[in-house]
Order: sequence, then C-alpha cells, then structure tokens
Amino acid sequence: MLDIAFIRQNPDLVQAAVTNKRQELSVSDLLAVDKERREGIASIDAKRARKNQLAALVPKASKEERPALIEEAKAVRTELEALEPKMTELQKRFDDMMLRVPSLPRPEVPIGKGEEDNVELRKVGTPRTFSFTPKDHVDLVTGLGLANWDGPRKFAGGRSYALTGMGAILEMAVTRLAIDMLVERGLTPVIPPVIVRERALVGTGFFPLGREEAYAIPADDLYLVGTSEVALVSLHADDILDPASLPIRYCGMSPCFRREAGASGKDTKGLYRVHQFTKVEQVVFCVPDEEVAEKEHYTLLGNAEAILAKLEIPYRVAIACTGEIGLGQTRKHEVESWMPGRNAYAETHSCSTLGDFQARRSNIRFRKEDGTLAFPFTLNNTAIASPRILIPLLENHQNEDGSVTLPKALVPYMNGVEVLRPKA
RNA sequence: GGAGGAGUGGCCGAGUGGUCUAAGGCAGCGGUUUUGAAAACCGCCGUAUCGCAAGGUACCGGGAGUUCGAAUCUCUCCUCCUCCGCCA
Repeated sequence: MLDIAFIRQNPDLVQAAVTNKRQELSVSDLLAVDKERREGIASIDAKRARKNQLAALVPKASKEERPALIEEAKAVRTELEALEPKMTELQKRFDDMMLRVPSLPRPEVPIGKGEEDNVELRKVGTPRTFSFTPKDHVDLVTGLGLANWDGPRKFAGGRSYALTGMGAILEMAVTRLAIDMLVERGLTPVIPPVIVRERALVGTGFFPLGREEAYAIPADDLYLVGTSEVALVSLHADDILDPASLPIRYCGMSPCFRREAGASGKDTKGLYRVHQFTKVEQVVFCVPDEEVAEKEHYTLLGNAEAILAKLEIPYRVAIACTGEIGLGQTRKHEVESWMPGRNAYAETHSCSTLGDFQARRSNIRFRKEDGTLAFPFTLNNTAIASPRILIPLLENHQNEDGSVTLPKALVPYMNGVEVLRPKA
C-alpha cells in the first residue's frame, strides 16, 4: 500500500511499478474511484453537518417550530440512508484497489520478467569437486535414516515427511545455531503464534493476492502462516512505537505452512518443497530512511551469509529483478546454496526491504522527534529454513561411503556427533 | 464449553438520550516568575479524512440497529478479568 496522496501526484511512477512487477492494476481507474469517493465524502459530510445542526436545534426550538425541524431532519436522514450504502460500496472498491498497489522498487533493482533477469552479485565458497559420484539428499537421508518418507505420505499426503533420529536432531541443531548467532548479534528471539487472523495476512501483504497459498481454518476463521514474518510484524499492529525503541530486531522461529498451490508436479521429491517446515526468520522495524533501511538490509543479508559460512555451504547472492519481487518489496536479494544433487544453486534465503508498505497496512507508526506520526520501514530475511537447508548441508559434506562429516560449528549442537553414518 | 463482570484520549478516570469543541487529574510541550531548579500560575496538548482557507465530517474495543439526536438504549463480534468444567 502507498499513500494515496503520493499516488495522485505520481500516477505514472506507480503504473510503471505495476507493470515492472508484473501486477495487474489500472492506476487511472484507481484515481477515478478516488475522485468519485472524495466527491461522495464531500456531499455526505455536508448532509451530516446539516443533520447535526438540526439535532442541536430541536431541543432549543419552541413547540410550534419543532415539528418542522424534525420533519426536515427525517428528510435529511432519508437522503443519507440513500447515499451511505453507495459510499460504503465505493470505499470498499477503493480499499480493494489500494491493497493491490505495489511499493516502488528501488533504483538498483534490475527491471526484468523472470528468474533469468535476476543479477548475480557474487559467489562465495567454491563448490567441491567430488572424486566419486555424489548422492542427492534423498539418497543420503534415506541411507542415514534421517527421515521417514512413506509413512507421512500415507496419512498426511504429498510433500509431507517426518524427520527421524539424527534427522530430527539435525533440524534442531541448525535452527539453534542460527538463533544463537542472531541473539549474539542483538536480535530478540520470538516464538510467535502461527495461527492468525486474516488481518495479519492482509497487514503483511500476503493477502489478498496470496490467499491460495495459505491453509485456512474456516471453523474459526483463522489461517496458518507461511512464515513467522506475519506474526513478528503484526506484533506491533496498531502500535505507536517509541522512536527510541527503533530499530526493533526480531528473530522468530516457527513452523511454516504453505499449500504450494500452482507448484503441482514441481520438486515433488525430497525435502526441497514441502507443506510444513521450520524457519528462523529475521524481522526489522526501522525509521523510514532509505539509507538506514539499506544498512539494515545488508546486515540481515550478512547474518544469513554468516550462518551459511558456519555451515560451510557455498552459495551465491543475487538481486531479484522487478518481475520476481513481491507486491510490497522494494528490494530483494536471494541467497542460493550450492546443491550438488542438482548440480546447481537453489534458493535457501530471501532478504527483503518493504519500505512502509507493511507498516501502512498494519497501522504501525512511531512518533517522530517533532511529535508527528510516521510509518516505520520493515525488512525481513531468512536466517535458516529447514529441512531445505539440510539438502546443501548433507550433499556438500557427504563422503563416498554415504556418511556425512558435519561442519565443526554444528558438532556442539549434535551432542558431539561429528559424522553421520549410514545404518548398517 | 458454561455463568458473570468490564473495555472512554499516552496513562488514570467522570459521563446512562440533547448546553454544538468528552469533565477532571497525571504525564508531555511552551510561557511567566527564579541566580538555577522545584513549586505556583497561564496557555497548548488525540487520530483520520475532505477543503486553498475558514471550517466540516468520522472515531468513546469492532460491526449493525433504534432515534430528529447515541459514549449513553438494542443486537452481534472481539479482547481482558472472575468462577465452574476440560486439558499439556
């Protein structure tokens, strides 16, 4: 969501953002509705003013004058009752359109349509050359007994799995490693609710466009979140933050639920694309200053890179093009980890700045030094998402006999286990 | 799940149908006074929206209704509190 005043003044900029982000919205239609809405407000307000005026006159009027006043007041009310539903309808149309207005991409974001237009910025670490044919993670996981594939698919459906034995410990280890690193860097750990009201999803920008991606609980009118970002941002919905509290930096850990609608047939095997996973997510609220936000953005990106470095996983960083960034994002970097089983880099982290997009929708404000209210900026980035991260972790550190030598940093979190060995 | 109670501005709190701008207090800001501070006194002190402005409109947890007129009456939802039941 953007400021309607900004949209009025810069319709071309906004329409360009719509086009570049491959969204669908006519800014001129939006402005037409806005104009009609404002005219409606003016005429309704005038009638309400008259209504209030008459209501004040009635008790002061003499017995003789009173019936005429009440009669006029009734007439005004009838007129209002005719106008108000139209106004409500108009306002709803306006609100719906406003929810589809994208934020403006930052100048450094390349204009493009799809993944192929993302721009690689750097590669860090060198993919290992194997003296044997490396196994993919499905074979490794199966050989090491880290997951049960078949059981869950029978009772929970496709894209489900159960981490078992050291597989379960491994997920706890990588998430705990990530949390410890982030706490060390000053983020506040949070375990938030994952069952939320619609307003949290609208407020963070996942709804209405991403409605199909969320699991719904219709009996209670609730939804399962696809990321703890939804809860961490909503934590401050309707708040007026103390400027001294900014920046607020959280790291949330939660299960994440995604229907993966529209991905049918894609990545159906293994741990890459699943309906339920665990993610440690970083979320920041900061003052609405592009320089400050940029600094926070690269700090979050750096945190994710530091975690990958600890796990000794080669990766590359790319800046996503306009066609690949979401409605609210003004800038997004993707971190892709090297997955030998794919012989390719694949996305494991996503770092975004959203400007005041989420703050506007969630009504999160802070009081500036001069006493006026302003919307803060929000940012977020994956710290670690498991089990997807287990793919590069296992594949990069595998040995010829199917065992996996764990990176040193992980050993303390694995009760001292240094090597995962295949079942006999 | 059942029964009861409560939600008013940054905070406390008055207000159960009509003095148009929701009393009062606290906190905050500006000023007078003072060597300085405190105290005292005076003034300012919610948000959104429409308008060039004057000014208007909306908001007393959310939504709907009754009425010429609703913070106040009715319905409904949400949140919190108390008790009962169930439960990791």
